[in-house]
Amino acid sequence: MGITKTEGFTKNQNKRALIFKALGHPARMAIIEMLLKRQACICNDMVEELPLSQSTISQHLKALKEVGIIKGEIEGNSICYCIDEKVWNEMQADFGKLFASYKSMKGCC
Amino acid sequence: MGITKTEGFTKNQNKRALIFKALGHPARMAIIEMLLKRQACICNDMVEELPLSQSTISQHLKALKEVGIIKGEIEGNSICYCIDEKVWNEMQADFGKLFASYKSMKGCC
DNA sequence: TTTTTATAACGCAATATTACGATAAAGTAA
DNA sequence: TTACTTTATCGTAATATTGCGTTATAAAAA
Repeated sequence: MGITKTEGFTKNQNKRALIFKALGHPARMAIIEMLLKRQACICNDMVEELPLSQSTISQHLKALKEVGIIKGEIEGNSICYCIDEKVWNEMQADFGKLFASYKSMKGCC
Repeated sequence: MGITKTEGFTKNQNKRALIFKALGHPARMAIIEMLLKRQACICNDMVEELPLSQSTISQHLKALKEVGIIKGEIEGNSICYCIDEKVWNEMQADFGKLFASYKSMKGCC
């Protein structure tokens, strides 16, 4: 099939999965890390730094935009991308909760 | 292609991407949440609770095992799965660092 | 022993993803 | 205006993923 079933899972499970999926590619992780590192937003710089073609990078940017993690703004000739603060903070809170909900279990596995 | 380029990215980027990818499916999120919720480990219960066939669930369990997030132990007839505490804690620390490295940027985007 | 139960593994069909070159669109510079 | 720069989109080829039925395997139960 190749198609992912979403029925039967909670909204939160589906949402989290979409976000994790968006982050689940080295190029997209690299983009995020670049945006985190540079205080200023970037754009074409990514094409020069990443080992991928311009069209491929554009695709990855689109994927990240679609789940809301990043946003872009036209700036003259080029486009300035950066992390969406609101979404980022929500992710941080949600994933923090997810990870923190683990309780150590001795005597099993 | 369909093949993911890993050269040119850091080891950490590739590792994080693999883990995020493993979490990037609603069924696998559901499995993780089940393991988090139940103090006890589970196994066949997943097949009964999830809207997927046994073989499909087995595949997802394998994917989670491969990145080390969960582990299984034979227990008589069935298999007991649970979260790998060490890996989970490492993930928590690493992702916590990642998210915390964001610095609010006013005046851009 | 035979049968049932619980899992994993195999193989397939359908769909998704990835990467790229080529092209389009839209601004900037000359 | 023309030429250049930057980005998005399209089309395509290769590969990956997903889901499932079917089949192995092994322990438990009958």
